Amino acid sequence: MSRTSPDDSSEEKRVRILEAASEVCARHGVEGSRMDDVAAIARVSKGTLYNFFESKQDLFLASVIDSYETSLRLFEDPPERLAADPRVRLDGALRGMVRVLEAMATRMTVHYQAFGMVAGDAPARERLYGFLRDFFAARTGEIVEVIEDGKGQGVFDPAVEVAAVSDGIMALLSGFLYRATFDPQQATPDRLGACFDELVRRVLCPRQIAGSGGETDRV
Amino acid sequence: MSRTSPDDSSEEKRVRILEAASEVCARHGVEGSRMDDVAAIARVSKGTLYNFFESKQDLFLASVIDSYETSLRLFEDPPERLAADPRVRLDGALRGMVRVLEAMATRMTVHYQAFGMVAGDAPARERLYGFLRDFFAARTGEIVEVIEDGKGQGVFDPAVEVAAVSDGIMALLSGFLYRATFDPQQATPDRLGACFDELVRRVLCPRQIAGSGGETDRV
Amino acid sequence: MSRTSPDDSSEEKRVRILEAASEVCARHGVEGSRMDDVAAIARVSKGTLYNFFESKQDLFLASVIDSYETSLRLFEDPPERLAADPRVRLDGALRGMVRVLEAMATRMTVHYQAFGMVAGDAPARERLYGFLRDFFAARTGEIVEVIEDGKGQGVFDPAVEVAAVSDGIMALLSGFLYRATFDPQQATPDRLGACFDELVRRVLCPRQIAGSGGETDRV
Amino acid sequence: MSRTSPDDSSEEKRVRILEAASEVCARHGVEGSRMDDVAAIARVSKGTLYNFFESKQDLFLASVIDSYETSLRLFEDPPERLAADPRVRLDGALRGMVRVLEAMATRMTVHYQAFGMVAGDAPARERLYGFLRDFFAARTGEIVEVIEDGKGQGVFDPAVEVAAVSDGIMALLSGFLYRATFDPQQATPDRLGACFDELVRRVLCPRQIAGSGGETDRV
DNA sequence: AATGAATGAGTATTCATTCAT
DNA sequence: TATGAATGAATACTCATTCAT
Repeated sequence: MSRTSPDDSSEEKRVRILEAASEVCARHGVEGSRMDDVAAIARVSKGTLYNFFESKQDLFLASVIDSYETSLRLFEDPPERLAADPRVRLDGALRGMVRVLEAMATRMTVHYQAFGMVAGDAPARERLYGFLRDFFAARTGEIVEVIEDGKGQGVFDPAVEVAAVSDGIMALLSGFLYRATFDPQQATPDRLGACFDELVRRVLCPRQIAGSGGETDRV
Repeated sequence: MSRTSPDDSSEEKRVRILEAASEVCARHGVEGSRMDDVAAIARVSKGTLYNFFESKQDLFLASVIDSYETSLRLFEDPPERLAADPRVRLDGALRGMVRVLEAMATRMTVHYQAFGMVAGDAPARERLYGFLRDFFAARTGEIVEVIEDGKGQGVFDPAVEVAAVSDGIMALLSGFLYRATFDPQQATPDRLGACFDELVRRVLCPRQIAGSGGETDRV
Repeated sequence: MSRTSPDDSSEEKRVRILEAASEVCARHGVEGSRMDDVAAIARVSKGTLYNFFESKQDLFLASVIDSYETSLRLFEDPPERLAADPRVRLDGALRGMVRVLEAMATRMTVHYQAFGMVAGDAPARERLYGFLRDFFAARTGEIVEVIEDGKGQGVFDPAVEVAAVSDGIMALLSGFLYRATFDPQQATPDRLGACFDELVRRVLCPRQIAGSGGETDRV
Repeated sequence: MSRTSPDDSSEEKRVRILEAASEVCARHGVEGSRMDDVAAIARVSKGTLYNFFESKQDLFLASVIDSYETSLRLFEDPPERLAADPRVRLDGALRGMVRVLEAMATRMTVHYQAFGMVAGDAPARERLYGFLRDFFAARTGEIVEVIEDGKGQGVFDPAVEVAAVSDGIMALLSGFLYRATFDPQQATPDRLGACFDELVRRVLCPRQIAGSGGETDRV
């Protein structure tokens, strides 16, 4: 392939390789994935793989982390993020999570395999675990902020345990992603949405329910 | 005939092998686990491994499923299960789940690797997925039953969406198990307990809250 | 099995084992034959195999040699052997060989594998080769004797090269056995018979031909 | 790209591997041959073995068939093949066969082991058997043609059974090859030559003998 | 003698990685 | 930089053989 062809820049290749790794891994598992297959699907030679990534583990780990970062954009895109009303912002965040479930459910097997990849390799493990911890801390922090905001503005019940609710929201997403891996009939985006609805209605905004006459009257 | 010495019966050997597999897998990942190591740790020969299990995949899959079944006992043991009061029974179930988190958190990497093991093998995948589906369906069914019971007896809010709550409880456990894998400082049994408390207090029994604080009027 | 059951004497077992070995070897080749299979087919335990034969090689070599000895009886049975007329005796021997082709054609793969079995084992090789040399020397000697007899009695052409003819007769049988292994349509008993007929008619007894057709002047 | 150094082209390597396989097999038998040894003798790595041949069976089978094809050249080389006189052409063919015996006698153990290799593998068996059938059919056809020619030209006895003679010639060669494997003292090229002489003198050209006055004088 | 569970040496095969071109 | 043939370390699995019962 000509090196200057517009769809064959170094970055294009890198992306093709990462996608190929993810595809092969989803089909055969990390252990069953061969570098030859990745190279073939990415339309590069095996040697080129090693120009971009140090090793097989490096490649597949990058592929997993890359897909987390992709999922991140699903959280961030919504314009609700900028809304002043915490209810609207929280709703935006929760709907972002439902979209994450939609988008990622079929790719979770790849994520889960990362744990095996780093099991025998402490530095790599710390790299992956650190990434995941940061990822969860950041997402949780965003939710905490919105809820605190809502409590401050009087739109969320002030008696709410912020930590329990924010932990719970993240856990609901992770839990649905887990179950969706093997039981996509049960762990659907709709049902995650139903959980979030119940959470908002009964935990954060119980007075609305109490009123049960409409969502209009609140302090 | 198998020897009858108490620590070397066929069943004892099988257990030793499964535990050895789990131990080695936790340390090195499935891919990094060598059958020789499993044999050495289980104090049997490599040949004996293959008398009990068809293949490496078969062994490690059995090991994962076996640990699920072990965790099942943590759900089932509590005597609250037989209590008449649905609040007590639910409390027992939720505390069982917290114990599951406690017991399994360090072993989840092994579970997650099962998804990689079966990725390229449809029959094995269906076996694992079927097991997990059944497992979740059974646990969810138990929770649904308690909540329905509580609604019938008037101790749980009749407006509760049973499906959303039971889905949510299972997802909370799975989600905490996931996060505990890489962030055991944050995903602690205590914080899962706090989530469950909030759930019970605010979703299932809002009147108690109302009584103890503010919202007097509920359906 | 009871040790005294009439069909389970030591000798019966030995025969069953040899036959089982031959059967398994014909189906899977020596390398592909497992002692377990031989034991199962012979209806004895694996341990018993080792009471009768030192090793796998020992068993399969015994099985090959045993089948040569079985074939020997096909040479020896015919009553023509005792006839006074060398033509009748030779005819008997040749028809015996045709029967050997008939009986052994499907079992030659087993014989040929003996060469592989002993390839890396000089003592075993010498044992097998010695057996085969003796076998061929004995059969050839019998033929030489008949032909010399016939020449002496004036029923075979005295100009015949006895060594060439006796070598040739044995080689014809071996050659047909070889070809019959992979081409049983062509290397049939009938066609070996035709070769022998031609040999007898034209080499040993040319006068009969002469009388019956063209070449009048011969000694 | 393969290197262009004269002794390391891809084809050179292939030949070296086949020869190494044949050598190792002759020494240890197929079962006793280790791929490591073949690789070492061929001066390539074990991986390269598998770039050229699918499996151990595939390699050794190719080696056997290759040596048949090598032997074929011994049949074909002689210029007598083009001679007009069928006696000369037949003589050329028969002397070619004697050369085959000379060249192949020590390699037959390798050939015979091919039957074991394919015993448990129907497709491979059909491949080998098909090759051998074709080989024999072709060689036999060539002999038939010469004899028919000779009969037509009146140099061979018209009463000769062509099929019996051509079958017999091939069988004589195979039979000598067989016996030479374990009894090279007896099954010598000279004695095969003697068989062929007798065959030509007494079966194909009896008149020449008769006409020339007796068994004493021949060209 | 017979059994068959246990053993572990032995080996075909794979595939990540390298490097000459 | 890209290539892909060559490498060889690594390992799952087999199966002849043993021996406690």
